[in-house]
Amino acid sequence: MEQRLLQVALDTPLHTVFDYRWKASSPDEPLPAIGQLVVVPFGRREAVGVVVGQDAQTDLQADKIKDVIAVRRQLPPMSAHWLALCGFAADYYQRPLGEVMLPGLPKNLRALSTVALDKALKALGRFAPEAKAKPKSKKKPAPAAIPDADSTVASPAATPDPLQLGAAPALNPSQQEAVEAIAGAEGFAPLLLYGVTGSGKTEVYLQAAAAILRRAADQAGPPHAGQPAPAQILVLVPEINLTPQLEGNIRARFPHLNVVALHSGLAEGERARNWLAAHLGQAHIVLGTRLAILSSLPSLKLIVIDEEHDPSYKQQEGLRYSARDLAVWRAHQLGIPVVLGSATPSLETWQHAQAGRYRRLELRQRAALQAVLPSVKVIDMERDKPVDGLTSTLIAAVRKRLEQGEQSLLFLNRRGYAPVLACDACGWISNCMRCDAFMVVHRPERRLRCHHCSLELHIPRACPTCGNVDLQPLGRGTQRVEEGLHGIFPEARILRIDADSTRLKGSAQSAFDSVHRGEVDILIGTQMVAKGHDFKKLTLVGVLNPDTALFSHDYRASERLFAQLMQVAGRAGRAGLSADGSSGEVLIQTRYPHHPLYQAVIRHDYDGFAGELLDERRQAHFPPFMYQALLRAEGRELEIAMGFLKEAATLLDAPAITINEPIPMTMMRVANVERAQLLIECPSRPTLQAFLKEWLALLRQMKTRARWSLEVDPVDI
DNA sequence: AGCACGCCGACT
DNA sequence: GTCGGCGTGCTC
Repeated sequence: MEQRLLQVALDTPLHTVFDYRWKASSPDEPLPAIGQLVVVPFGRREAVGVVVGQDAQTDLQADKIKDVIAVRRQLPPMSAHWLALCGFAADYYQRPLGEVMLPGLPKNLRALSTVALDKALKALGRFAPEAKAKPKSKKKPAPAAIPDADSTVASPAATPDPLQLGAAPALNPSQQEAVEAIAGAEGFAPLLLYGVTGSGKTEVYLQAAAAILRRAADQAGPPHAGQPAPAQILVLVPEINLTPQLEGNIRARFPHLNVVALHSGLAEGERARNWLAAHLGQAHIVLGTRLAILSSLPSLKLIVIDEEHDPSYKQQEGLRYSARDLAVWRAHQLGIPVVLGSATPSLETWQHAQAGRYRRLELRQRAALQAVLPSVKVIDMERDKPVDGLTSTLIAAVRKRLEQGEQSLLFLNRRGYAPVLACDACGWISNCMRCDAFMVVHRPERRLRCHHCSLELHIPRACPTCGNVDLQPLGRGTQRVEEGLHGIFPEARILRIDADSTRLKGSAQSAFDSVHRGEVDILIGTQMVAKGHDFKKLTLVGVLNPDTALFSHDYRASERLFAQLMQVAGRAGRAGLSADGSSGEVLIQTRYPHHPLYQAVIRHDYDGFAGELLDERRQAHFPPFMYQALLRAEGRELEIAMGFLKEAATLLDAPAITINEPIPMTMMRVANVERAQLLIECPSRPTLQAFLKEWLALLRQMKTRARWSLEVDPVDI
């Protein structure tokens, strides 16, 4: 009976793959394919892994090697492209292969029981073949990269439009040009779709997708039942909240296509079904958040990354990947187009476009009839002193919208009631006892909450140090502004949307729905409301307190603030002119009305602002003109972390690599752990990669009490 | 990372 | 006498 050694990737932090012995249970049973999921014993437990090699060689003693327990034959193996993608990500981010491959799979696929998996397969019209299926040929196991069963595309043979993509709305000339550039691209083609908010980027994505699907269907010949999708399109959005609106639009436009969502908000059953629909090639369009970039898409022909500049594309824990960068790699590997859409592209992408590596497609006008860009003005808070956080100019503007029956959005990127509670008498302030941070006042819950470690306390009745009962909340968050608004506009319907008001599952969606239905006059929210939503009756946007970001030590803060302001401004006047014939209006309350950043926002001048930032970055040797990696360390005492980093800094030096001084982190203490970090820089990405590989091998041999991790291309330094 | 083993302090 | 603290060591 045949017996072979398989290399299996498992979800462990160990930087290796593991050898297992596979024995055929019958002379007919084929060797598990590379990419197949298997169940193996691991230590004292069992785990699901991915077969990544079939070598007969091993350095291990035979008695150390255990047997494969089961092979998930009901599942086609992962494709060579997917394996290559994971291999690249593991190498690039310096993580073990299994840690890239397995956490991205739905839990139901990693479970030791196949009940949920078989149920999901059955729901998709595939039956678990384990017991009954006979291999078609003794010699040749099916390659199974392309699945063979699919019920969703079944349609009468040889209609002129097999996918029934239907009629498309008319495009303006620049949209048309963009669609043709995307759909007509040959081979790998990175395209920046640079379009102001409301310029109809989504319509460009949809029509380009339709053109690519239609062409693939034509090439595939007359469709027949049991045929997989002729092409698959992956559309990434930054936030889960944005998927329902876009999913609705796509389904309405393409009722005959199989459209599935992939994000962390799905229930496990649905997640497994949707993931499998993608993996089996049944789904035509996969709409997802960053995690969808690691999904299996055997017929992928186009990737769209909407709002490509959005920081949410960077995973901030575990494997710290950039979904945008992996998307570009995937497109390159497959030789397909990738569309990066934004009104305020990241400087990385903008620089690629300037250098001609990415093709720039531009949409200058808003798409809706009569809709023009909103007029942006600053309100000088030194002259117009705010009461309850609102200047008289902004209050008057909100009142006007109320009278006109239109909606206003007030944007304040600070949740809670007040960022700190203070005692006037003795100077006590509400510091978190576990972190170097203030505890934020949350009035509705009557609690103090640390936004870093989630510690919660009751609001003290009196000062813990001097007993003074008159404690003052300082500053204001969305809850306090909401309270003030009720006082100023008692008759208005006011809704707050932030992470606190939308904790319950589905509550964010119902809040957005009620805004869409016109049941809200004044909306107050954090960046959750700034992104993507198309509120037809919203004509005024007020920005309450953006100044803090102007003087941040983070060199990316101004890039982010500019993008955020442009994005929230873009919520105003999307559907057309206001009742009084004016365009959408944006009012920014600031103490620095002449600051170049606000002046650029007023002119809607991304090009000019980005050009200046790029010049600064070039001179300062910052990204995108420099590549970085960050070694973080933490320990019970700061010296443990710092000692580790100091030693790490001396382990290896290499030409063109700059190893900076280890520094304690700004938020040094979080949840009673002290942190420090060390920045590595290099103008060449391959040189940095080579250095990191060698350096990490040395770091892993170090004996240290510090917990540490490395981040490649860090965004928060 | 899990998950064990292992050797010292305060509880039913 | 045991529960449990987290140090150390292993996973094919």
